[in-house]
Amino acid sequence: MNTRSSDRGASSARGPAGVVVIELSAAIVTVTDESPKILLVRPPDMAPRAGLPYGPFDPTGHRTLEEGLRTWVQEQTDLHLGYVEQLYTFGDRFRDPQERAGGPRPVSVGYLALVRQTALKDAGESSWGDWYRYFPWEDWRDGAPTIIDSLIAPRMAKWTDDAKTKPDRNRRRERVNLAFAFAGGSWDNERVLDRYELLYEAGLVFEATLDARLEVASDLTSVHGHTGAALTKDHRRILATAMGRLRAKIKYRPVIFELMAPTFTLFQLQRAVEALSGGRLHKQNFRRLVAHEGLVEPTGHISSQTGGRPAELFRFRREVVHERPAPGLRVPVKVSKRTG
Amino acid sequence: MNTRSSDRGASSARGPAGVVVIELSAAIVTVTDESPKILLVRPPDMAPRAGLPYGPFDPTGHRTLEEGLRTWVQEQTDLHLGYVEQLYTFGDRFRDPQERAGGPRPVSVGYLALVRQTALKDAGESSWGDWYRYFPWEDWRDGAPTIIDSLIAPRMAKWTDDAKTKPDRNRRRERVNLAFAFAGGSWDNERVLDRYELLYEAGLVFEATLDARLEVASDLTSVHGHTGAALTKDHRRILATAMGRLRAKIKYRPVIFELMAPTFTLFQLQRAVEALSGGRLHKQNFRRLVAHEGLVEPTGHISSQTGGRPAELFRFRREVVHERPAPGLRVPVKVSKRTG
DNA sequence: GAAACTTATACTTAAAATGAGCATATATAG
DNA sequence: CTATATATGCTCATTTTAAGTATAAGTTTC
Repeated sequence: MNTRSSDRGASSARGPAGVVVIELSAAIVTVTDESPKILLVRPPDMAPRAGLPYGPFDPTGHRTLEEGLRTWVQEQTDLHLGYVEQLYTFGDRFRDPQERAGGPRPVSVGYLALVRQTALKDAGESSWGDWYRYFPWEDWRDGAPTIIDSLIAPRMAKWTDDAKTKPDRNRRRERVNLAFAFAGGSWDNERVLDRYELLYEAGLVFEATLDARLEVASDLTSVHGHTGAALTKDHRRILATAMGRLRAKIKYRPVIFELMAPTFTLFQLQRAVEALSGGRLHKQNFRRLVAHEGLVEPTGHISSQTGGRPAELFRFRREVVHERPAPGLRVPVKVSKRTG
Repeated sequence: MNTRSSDRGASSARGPAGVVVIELSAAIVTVTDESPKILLVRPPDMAPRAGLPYGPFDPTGHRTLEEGLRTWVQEQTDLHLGYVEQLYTFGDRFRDPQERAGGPRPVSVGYLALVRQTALKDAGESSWGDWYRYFPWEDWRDGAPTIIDSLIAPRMAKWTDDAKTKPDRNRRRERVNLAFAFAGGSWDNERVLDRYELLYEAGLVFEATLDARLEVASDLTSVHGHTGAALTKDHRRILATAMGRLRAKIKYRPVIFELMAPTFTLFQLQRAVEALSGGRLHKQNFRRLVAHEGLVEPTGHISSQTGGRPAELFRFRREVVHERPAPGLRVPVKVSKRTG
């Protein structure tokens, strides 16, 4: 106890210690009318799967972590980032298969960045993809995704039963029920990471087959075609973190406007929120909410691109951040009850 | 553009890269009836100031970052951590003076940990201190802290004026007004980090004098005795992050119960929330809220330690996490208006 | 042991926010 | 003109919230 100077392996408490390489990765999000998109870079050379833009942190060249990230993104995608927010730092052993092959221990700092759709241009090696391609079970806009009842529920039930001890089984059941709202609970659209991690641990997503710690049963490889597209390294995990964070954040900070054009109709705004949240909103109440929170102000101009009655164009009211402590779209996301 | 293989200094995009040492630091929080406390370790040997428990991440010994942290804390403080949550990863250049002296570039991953007051025991080199000792301007339980009007307001106004360009001045004014609620806004008790960073940039906290990038005017050193106690390295910044995160989190997750004894009176619960939030709550409404959210259930037992009418003892209802999406104490923290 | 004080808890009331929907306006497509 | 799409104003019942009043049941003081 209190052996501050004790040695553990190669490192002593505050002396020289193990050395690692830090990767900076960015989930860069934009949104077109109906679809939230993330920027992916083509697999370089050997790598089989696409991934997020990333690069190593350079302690001599980069003044801050965030500056390092901005530099890499600019170099790799020719994109200048506006809003950037740090998400999480991952450092689990053996989630990157290259590590087993003698590679260095990767520690990756994930970031969320938001850019307007005007910035949307597929530069050479990068392209935009709908984020639900990687998380099909997260899109509840047209009701409960069928994959949940048809595939996820039974497989997760089996995984729960497979636990060796009874307390272990109970823990698994608890986690599964909470994350997927199986036991009568309600779907929490922010628990994106919880759900991905469960699917990973149960071997239901492709990346799990590369994890040295997991034994993925061979009959599970057939499901990987249905549980979304895989990304390189732990990039799908970072993306899950980004989705959860963004879904939470739009409720109490006006970040949604980082994704909108300078002027927009209220319905466009609603569609953007729905795209990110993965659920539907009550139209009349949404506009009342937006107006009442003072988040937008009318421009006086009219859009006739609506396909129906023309809509008034609004702009973001920047002053709102001074008026209320947590200005955001505290939207009650309607998520139609799962069938069954 | 798209020069993925371009060299920047010593590192190329995905080749060998700069190497850093990762520090794992923990803000370990507990709460006694009226005071939120954090665990500090005595300055070891040369270091002049106390700091949080920390140690380097060992990529060969530690399976995950969090496991590394738990190991170091256990070794240094003999404390077993329950609830642990990652906060943020800091990597700014020159915030640690040792770096100028040729030391390695520090990257520190900060954590928040919660322990019950029963775990409260001063082990040899570690001790518990009220967190408002380091942030006197954050405690609004007895009204607005006088230091805000007497010292912070005028000094921050001066700092704002000192900006060289007009847009810079505007940016500073905006940040200051938002963080300290000067321009009629309301005090947001979660913006702890924003406020600390502003005081730091303005040279009003001691740590700023050690920053190679800042020129702290000599007349400012006299204020450092009033702007809270300093900690080593960037540990006060990590603590600020922890405070802000915890104040936010009690509103939508039942983390407060990580700090309570197994049974407690509703007033004890209220005092704990007030201690963390730095404001007062309406007693009758608080108990209605807690009951209505289903966060607690009566035990049937009575506490006679109240000093008045005996109170019923309650316990945390764990089932609540299954019943509602974001169970927490969505408390409206009363923060008496600043005088003037 | 009565008065003063402390804390606990039940209940009231007005205002505000919320959830769901009806009704009407103004476009386009055919 | 009709059908259909979106836009927008408004109602209404319900719930939530903020801020009390009122009363209960102990301890402390003298």
